Amino acid sequence: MRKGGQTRTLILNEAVVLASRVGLEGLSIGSLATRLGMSKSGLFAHFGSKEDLQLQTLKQGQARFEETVFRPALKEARGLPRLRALLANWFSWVEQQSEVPGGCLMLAASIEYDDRPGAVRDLLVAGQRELRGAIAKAIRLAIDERHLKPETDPWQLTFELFGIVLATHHDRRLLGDAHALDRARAALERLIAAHQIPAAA
Amino acid sequence: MRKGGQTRTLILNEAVVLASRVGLEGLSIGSLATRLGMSKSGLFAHFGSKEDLQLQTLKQGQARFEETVFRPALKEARGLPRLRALLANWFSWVEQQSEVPGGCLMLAASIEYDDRPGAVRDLLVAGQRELRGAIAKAIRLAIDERHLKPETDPWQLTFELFGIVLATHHDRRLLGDAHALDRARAALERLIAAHQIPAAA
DNA sequence: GTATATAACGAACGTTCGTACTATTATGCG
DNA sequence: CGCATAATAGTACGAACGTTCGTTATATAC
Repeated sequence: MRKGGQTRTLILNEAVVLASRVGLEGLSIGSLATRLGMSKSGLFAHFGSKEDLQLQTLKQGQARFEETVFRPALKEARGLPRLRALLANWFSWVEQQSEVPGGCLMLAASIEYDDRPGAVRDLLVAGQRELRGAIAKAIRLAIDERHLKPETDPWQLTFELFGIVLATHHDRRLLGDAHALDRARAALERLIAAHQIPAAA
Repeated sequence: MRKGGQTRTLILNEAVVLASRVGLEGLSIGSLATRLGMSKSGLFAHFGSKEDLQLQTLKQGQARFEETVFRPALKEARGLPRLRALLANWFSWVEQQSEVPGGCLMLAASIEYDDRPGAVRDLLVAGQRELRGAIAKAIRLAIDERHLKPETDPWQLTFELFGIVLATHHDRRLLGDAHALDRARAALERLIAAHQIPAAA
């Protein structure tokens, strides 16, 4: 019972790594088992089906994102500091995912499943909606704190911030552009400056 | 001789559609053949290998992008009009690719191959570099025409424009957000306004 | 109109896929 | 320690994968 749980976690950790490289669909039970030094059937027994394995793997990836990017940002003061921390953590996440092979699992899966209906896609969409909502909320708090102009549209700003992250991930990974992060930070600063209330108070 | 060429084109057109949905790696010769009502071996004979099929398919996709987004924009006056046309066509492309299943083949492949070395990746990177270069060039022309401020960084602006497109594609496809295009246009206008030289001349 | 080159076919190769069922080993509790 | 149960291994399956083969049908060229 306890042993099973811990190897299950071991499997899922490796599954996240592998799926980042070959996609959730390309993730095969056989190669995952080989990589872990266990039998295909032994591994399979932990999950009833491939779809379940995909779901659990995605959940694991989402949880790690949450821990790395989100939870730490909540310690910062609400408003602009928290929003900045969020983006900084997010940039770190992209950078970290760029060093390891495969990139961000959620971004890869978003493209892979963007028109493959099913439980995986549903989970993906739910996670994405949660993320967007959280960012928009942070923006709204920054407006309340009078850090950002009241006419700021939280969803529009969220959209533009997300675009910066996507472009960074893309440039960093496909093009191997080492300056992508600098570009991202510059874009972020310009974006914040455009919506910020001047410091005169 | 001539017959071979035209069925080859037929195959590639279908391959672009199919690969957009399942990825270039997920594209299987068997299902492609079935879909075209021909035999696996007959289809395979047109390409020496699966990798060749993937390459030709990607080239076909790139060519179509070029025709749809790029060439028409060259008719516009150099400077801001041409840059605007470029982005407008690009938005149309994303919108068009969002209605058809699968989305943009190049974006999907970018994620799929971002760390799978090989000829496919090389072709992808080359296409991406060409695209970036062309956008940056259009921006540079807009600076020369005194439509944009001389301190504008063409590569930085290209990066941010690309981010808008990526976010649009993402929101449109994964989230099915019908307002993504409005958000994109708003972001574009804000971005241009920030770099534009006031119309007073 | 016939010869020849090209295009398409059907079958089979060996491998890998996900899944099912059974047997064996390891673990945890009384 | 012994036993129940959980965890892993083993084996087999049908299907699909990319690829190769030899053959047939079709289109081009003389």
